[in-house]
Amino acid sequence: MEARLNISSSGGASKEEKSDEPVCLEENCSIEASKEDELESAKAEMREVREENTRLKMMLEQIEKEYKSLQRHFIDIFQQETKKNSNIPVITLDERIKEPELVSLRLGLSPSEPHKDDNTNSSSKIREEQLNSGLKLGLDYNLRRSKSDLMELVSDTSPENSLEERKKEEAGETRPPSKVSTTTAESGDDEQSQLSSVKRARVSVRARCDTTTMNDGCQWRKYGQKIAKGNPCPRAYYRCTMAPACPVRKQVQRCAEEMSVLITTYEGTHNHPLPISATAMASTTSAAATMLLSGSSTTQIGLQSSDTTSQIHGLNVNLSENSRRRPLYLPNSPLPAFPTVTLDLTSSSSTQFNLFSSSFQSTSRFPSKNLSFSSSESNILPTFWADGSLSQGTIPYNKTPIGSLNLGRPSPEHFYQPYFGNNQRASSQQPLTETLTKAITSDPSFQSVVAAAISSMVGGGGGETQGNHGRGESFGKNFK
DNA sequence: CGTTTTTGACCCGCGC
DNA sequence: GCGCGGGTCAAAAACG
Repeated sequence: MEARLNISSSGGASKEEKSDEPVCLEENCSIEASKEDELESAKAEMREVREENTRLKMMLEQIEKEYKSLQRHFIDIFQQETKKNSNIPVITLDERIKEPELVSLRLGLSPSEPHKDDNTNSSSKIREEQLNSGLKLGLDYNLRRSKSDLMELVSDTSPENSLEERKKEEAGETRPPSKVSTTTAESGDDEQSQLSSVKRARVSVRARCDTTTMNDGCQWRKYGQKIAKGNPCPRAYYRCTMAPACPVRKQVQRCAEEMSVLITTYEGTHNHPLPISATAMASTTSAAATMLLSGSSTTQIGLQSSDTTSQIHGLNVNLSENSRRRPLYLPNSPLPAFPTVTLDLTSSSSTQFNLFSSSFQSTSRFPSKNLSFSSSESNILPTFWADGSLSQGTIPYNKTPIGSLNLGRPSPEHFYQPYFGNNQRASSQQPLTETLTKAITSDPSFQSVVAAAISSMVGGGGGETQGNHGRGESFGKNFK
């Protein structure tokens, strides 16, 4: 975008200056005058565009700075909390219920960090706005059970920590046929069950997709297929093959009512580094699962309230109870036994993201809630996707150490792929871009959720391992 | 020839 | 205990 503007503005300006020179001849004077007017207005436009360009640049820089400082801040606090929590092995349900807000979605920032002033004013403003908005996005790192997920998301922690956590995670994730070793003894039964629910938590993504499966950047191997009751389309079962013992699985099924809609359900957390193209989805599923599960402990009370709608930087975030409503997209399928978060990306025409945990009978053990992320403005998807920074450098989750990823399988071009190129769509979205940039950058986790949402949808053009051709590529081309 | 997909068999939980 | 349905296994086939 920037490059395009620069080129056109500088190139055009030099031409115009030359044509500006000739003196007004008698006959042509009026024509020349009107031309001059045009030129002047064009020049003025150019200037505006250039100013806008520099302004955006500065904004971007500022945002990056703020983001980095927030990231550092978050990691600091997270590490402190980890230390603290090592003295308090189990956080009881009661403690969690004491949390102030009714629905608390924490996907990255701690809304309750009272200490440590942030250096920048704007970031504290952002936080203020978040607090005012009534909805909190941020990973609930108070919960020990979500720690492993977090460790996956936040890669800036010390290597020893990561290793330790990864080991723990593996112990929890892989389905051990025998008893779990005594290392989990400290946690007690409560945590055991919580861990298992983390494992069981599912993130379902609905997206329009022509192909048999969405390309989410991971490598999958099909290990089964079944005709599920109530749906003529078979359900396919895939297993992540990027690491030998990766516990992540996904189910892919076409929606019975809308054949163009593909429902992909992810289960588990990757226990290996991911290519950048896969981080978005991975962190989303992880964050969403954590969100759901932490929500499930806090929203029993919270969801007694009626639907909640709030605005975050122009994006509508709807929280509504869903316990009675049968999910539209699972019309005939039996209600799943596991808590499931659903990201609904099918309403791209109405530019609405729906993120809702679903699937619970009214008598369910799990609370139900319906979160939908929507925008009143149009073209939100391309704009989000256009922000290559979402999925490249700035995304804090799972910063994959490319060099250290010697799993061999993924081909080099697999990395970075969907995020480069050019595209004609990006123009004419300036104001929205600002809004969205604000929204995105104010909350890294929101970033990841939305980015992943988009990436999953956008990346859907390709086959499973055929690289990322199709819309994703062209969207990504916007920004470079 | 190694990897992936296909597909029938099998396992397990649940409701009756 | 039986049937049903979801999920997984694993041998065979297909693929590159």
